[in-house]
Amino acid sequence: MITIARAPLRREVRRIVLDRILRGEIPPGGGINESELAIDIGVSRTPLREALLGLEREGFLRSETGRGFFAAALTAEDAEELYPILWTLEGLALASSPSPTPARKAELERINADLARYERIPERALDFDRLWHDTLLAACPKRRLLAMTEVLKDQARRYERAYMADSGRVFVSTRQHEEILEALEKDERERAVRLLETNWRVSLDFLLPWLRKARP
Amino acid sequence: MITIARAPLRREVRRIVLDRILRGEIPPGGGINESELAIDIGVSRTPLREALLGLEREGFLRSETGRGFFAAALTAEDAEELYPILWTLEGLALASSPSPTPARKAELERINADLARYERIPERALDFDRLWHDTLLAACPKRRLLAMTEVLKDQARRYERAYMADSGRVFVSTRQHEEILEALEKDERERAVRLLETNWRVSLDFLLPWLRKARP
DNA sequence: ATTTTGTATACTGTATACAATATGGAGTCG
DNA sequence: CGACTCCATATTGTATACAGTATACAAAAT
Repeated sequence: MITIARAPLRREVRRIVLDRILRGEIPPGGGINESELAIDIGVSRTPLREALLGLEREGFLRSETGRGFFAAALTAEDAEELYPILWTLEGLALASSPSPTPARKAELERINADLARYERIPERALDFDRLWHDTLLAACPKRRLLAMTEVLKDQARRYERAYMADSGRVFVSTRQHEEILEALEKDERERAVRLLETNWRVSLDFLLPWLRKARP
Repeated sequence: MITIARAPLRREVRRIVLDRILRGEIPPGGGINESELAIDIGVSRTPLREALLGLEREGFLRSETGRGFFAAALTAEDAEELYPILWTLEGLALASSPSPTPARKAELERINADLARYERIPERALDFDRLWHDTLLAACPKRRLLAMTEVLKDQARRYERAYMADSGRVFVSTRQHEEILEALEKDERERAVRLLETNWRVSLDFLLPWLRKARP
């Protein structure tokens, strides 16, 4: 017997709204009109609100009683929290993962090559960077941990997208990815974890001065 | 002008439902009847569902489309994920905290004394243990990190409560708390973080054999 | 006796309705 | 001209209504 998994609307609605947040269509600090957005998406306010509350718990949105939902602001203080949590948990996930198979290594190299190729196109580069990190942990058996890191990576992505859009600069980490793979190849798990941390830390070091300057 | 912060119902409802989950009134695996529970609490299904969805995202509940919400099961696999995440993030929070003031140290010692006094009464002991950990991080400026650790501590508490209720045993960590404080007093932050990890690891080591035996 | 099928009921997921508060603008006063 | 008050409107938070699916039970068939 096959099980047909019906999906609740809130899941698809969440995807759509998160996508708009990540793309900056709903800009940091921007408010959300529930009725309008519900009509736009084509559902009622009920599943929309369910999705919005989920995104609030995940940190993409804020809400004030009676005033509704806003996209969370991008601040230096928040980034200084977010990134260490992210590299710590991704490090934990990497430490809990089996050594990558040859097939996985090849996949990671291929993605990294794509990343190098598209490093001029910010949105594309972010896609491949994200894909590389997800693939690195694809064999990690800890589902809950993976879910947490994925949410955090989406949040980091929002910062990086905004930075790139605003400054026109792109920071690319193909070299760091190579080093992480090399460390894993030599079974130097600890070093790989440290390099992964460095990878994120470099991004944060770009972001912080920008965040401190841009927002008074 | 003062701002009076109205609270949405979902917040209070969440508190009530979480309390029932933590106390085991809604047992692991136990299903939730929305209409019934809504009437019982005295609100409509709307804010109740908002609270339930939040508790699902936090990991206390599961849901299946069309079948509603269940309290998450307690499993060895889940505990093996939960505890490392918890000690890692609490360690990060401790590392980000200023050294405890004399007043704070006194407070921690007082709580630890209460813990020792009530170590025979599981529910009470868990309350004080939780309070001690929260107080340890009370000065940590990273709000988001604190919010995450608090959710995780509530989940650990559900495991520990179930263990104590089932086995009649209580594992008490007053001595470990003292050691952590001593390390902090000597400004040995790293050692304090390691001891904090050990503290949680001891609990996990009690839980795992029990979880593996109890659930086939 | 046990399995299968049909049907009534219960419950979830979503839409809509309603009440209360926040927002914005016109008019008024300083 | 700017600040303030009052009112109309918009929008949120909550309750209720509705549709469709899952569950439980009874009757029929093997």
